[in-house]
Amino acid sequence: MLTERQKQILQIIIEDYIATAEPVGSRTIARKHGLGLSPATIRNEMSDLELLGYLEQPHTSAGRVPSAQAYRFYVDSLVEPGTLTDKDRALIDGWYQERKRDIDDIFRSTAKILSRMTKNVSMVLANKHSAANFKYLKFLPLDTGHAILCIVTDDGEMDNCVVNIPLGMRAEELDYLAGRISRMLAGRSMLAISEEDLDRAYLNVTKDKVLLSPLNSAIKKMAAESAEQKVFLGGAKQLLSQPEFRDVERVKDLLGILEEERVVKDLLAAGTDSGMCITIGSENKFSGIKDCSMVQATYRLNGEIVGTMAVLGPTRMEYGKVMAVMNYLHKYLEVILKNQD
Amino acid sequence: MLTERQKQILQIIIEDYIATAEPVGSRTIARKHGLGLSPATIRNEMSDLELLGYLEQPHTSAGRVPSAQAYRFYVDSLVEPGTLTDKDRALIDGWYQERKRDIDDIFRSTAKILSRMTKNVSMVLANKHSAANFKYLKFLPLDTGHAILCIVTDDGEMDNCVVNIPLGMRAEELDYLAGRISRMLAGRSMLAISEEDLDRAYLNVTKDKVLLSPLNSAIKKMAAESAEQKVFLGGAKQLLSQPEFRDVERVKDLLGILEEERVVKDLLAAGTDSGMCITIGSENKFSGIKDCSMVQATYRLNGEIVGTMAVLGPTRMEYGKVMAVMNYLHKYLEVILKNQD
DNA sequence: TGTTAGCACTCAAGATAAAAGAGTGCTAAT
DNA sequence: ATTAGCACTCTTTTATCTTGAGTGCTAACA
Repeated sequence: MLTERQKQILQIIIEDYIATAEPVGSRTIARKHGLGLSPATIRNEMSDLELLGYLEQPHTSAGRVPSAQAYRFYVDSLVEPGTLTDKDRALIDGWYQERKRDIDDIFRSTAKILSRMTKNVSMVLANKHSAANFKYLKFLPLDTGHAILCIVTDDGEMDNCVVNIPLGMRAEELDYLAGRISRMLAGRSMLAISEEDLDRAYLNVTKDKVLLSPLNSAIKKMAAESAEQKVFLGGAKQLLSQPEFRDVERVKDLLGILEEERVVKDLLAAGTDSGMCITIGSENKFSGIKDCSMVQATYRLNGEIVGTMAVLGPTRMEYGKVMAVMNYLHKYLEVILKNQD
Repeated sequence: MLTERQKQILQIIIEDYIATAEPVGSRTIARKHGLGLSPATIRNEMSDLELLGYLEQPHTSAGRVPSAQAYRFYVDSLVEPGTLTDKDRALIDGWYQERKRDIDDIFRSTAKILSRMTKNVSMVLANKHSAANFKYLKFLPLDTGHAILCIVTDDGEMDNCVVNIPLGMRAEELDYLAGRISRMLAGRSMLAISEEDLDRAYLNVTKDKVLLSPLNSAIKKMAAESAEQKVFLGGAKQLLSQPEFRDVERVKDLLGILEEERVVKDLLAAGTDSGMCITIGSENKFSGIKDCSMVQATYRLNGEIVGTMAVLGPTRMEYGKVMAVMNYLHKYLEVILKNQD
């Protein structure tokens, strides 16, 4: 267990290092912060803290650097979320207004804001209406031989695709077919409509199998699409200003991860429990970001998870600031999403 | 005018520099390529070429490096498009198969392939069905107070959005309204439907203005969406392997451009004339890429431009290879897009 | 017993100098 | 016109020295 003074010193070291990216020496601590202790005393404490695993020395004659363990302790016990200045808020509000046409724009803006405010990479994952239920389907005639199949879900979303219509089938027949099938599938979760269900519903209405297969694949495609997640990224550029990414090799590792959408989804899927979730250094899943930290928050609408946002950067991250920004965006998103609906 | 031998030497220098990224010396040329000339002779020629503006010397005792002018000459007169190996083709085919669900996936794949094959940044711009004509609109009932407005265009695409329905309006009325308006607007280009057109069509049917405004904004939104261009990027990672991007500052400039979708669109919009278009160094529009080259090709469907693909990298680019890859992808895309339709 | 001053020690980073290496330009010979 | 030879230039590399920040330890002090 750390003494109060050790905690104080540890906090000073961490925050100084976060601010400067330079190893922190006993002198600096004594000078900058009015602890009323001499460098020698502080040195002793630092020595203890190193023994306890909270500090590391790049080499004998350098100051100390916080270990992953230190950051973990910091985010768990030391850091307070911080609060945004009015200027920051105004900035965020402005960016959100800038371009706001549809829901995608909002996520895009969120990613952009997140990266700009935190000077790190941001990732925003949007779950597309995952729990939608089938409401009805309808055919919109296009020309002889083609129609647009529309499937409407009870949350007011819809998907569509073009299907081939057997020659000679009339609009009324299609309407009849659509109506009957709709009634049989109504209320079912899109994800839960199996091939057999559809077969049964279809064959119940007509013995003519000709439309069954395209209908089936259309529903499958739509179900898949509705389960689809979209990823928005931002701020790879900001990252390059961070001293830890002066070395191109490290940037490469990171970009390698960010460019694989699959990997990003995987990364964000991990921490979808509630609240804010911080993973530090080797706690991370992928080796390319073993010396990075990630702060992640999920946002919900009516209790249901609609997405996740995260900031990824060096372990030397302004955790307080990041959390503050995320909190703010979080509230923002909830309001916007609620109104959108 | 350059002599045949000067051209030969210039070509050797350019291709050697493209391959090695090191200034090329007279020795190297004499040794590697059986020109039957001594280094001294080659030196004289190089001296002339420098005077003519084709070569540059980083410093007195270094070899020579091609100038922008040299690259220009190279792509205009010297380079032959090159041809892909069977292995490359197999690779490309494989990547295209990998994930091919909808048209977006195909563009995404194209960007990915382009960047992987050329080890440079790739950009793919997809114009969304720009010349679509209005076919009809239809309301799909949702619940009391809401319906989904569907607008179908004659190329079989459709868009939809939710609109508020005045309380008490019945489905039959909506159908009637939709039918009448549809007939009046049918065949019009989506982009050309002005507010007044809609007003006129609408007021012709009913004096009750209550649905006019949402209808209007819906059509506007859809028209805007259908004119929208999508950008797909790939391969920022590859770029970091290039020696010219060892320096993080240069990467920053480039990423700054790539992260602004607006800028990318602007960049790609410039060269939408036919065929392959190469811009070298300071020929480029934005200062962030003044020492980069861009190879760009537009692809068409039935004579109409559906998009553009481009490769962006250091001026020291494998132009021949890039052109070969693009040619291949170009053909690929045309076939796929034709079948998609 | 906790704190502090003093001092020797360590190690990275910066500065300076010398050596190596690659390539050129010029001249004179072929 | 071509080429061999050679002096010259300038970067790159290597080695050596110096500087400075910071530690760890010991002994004195409250």
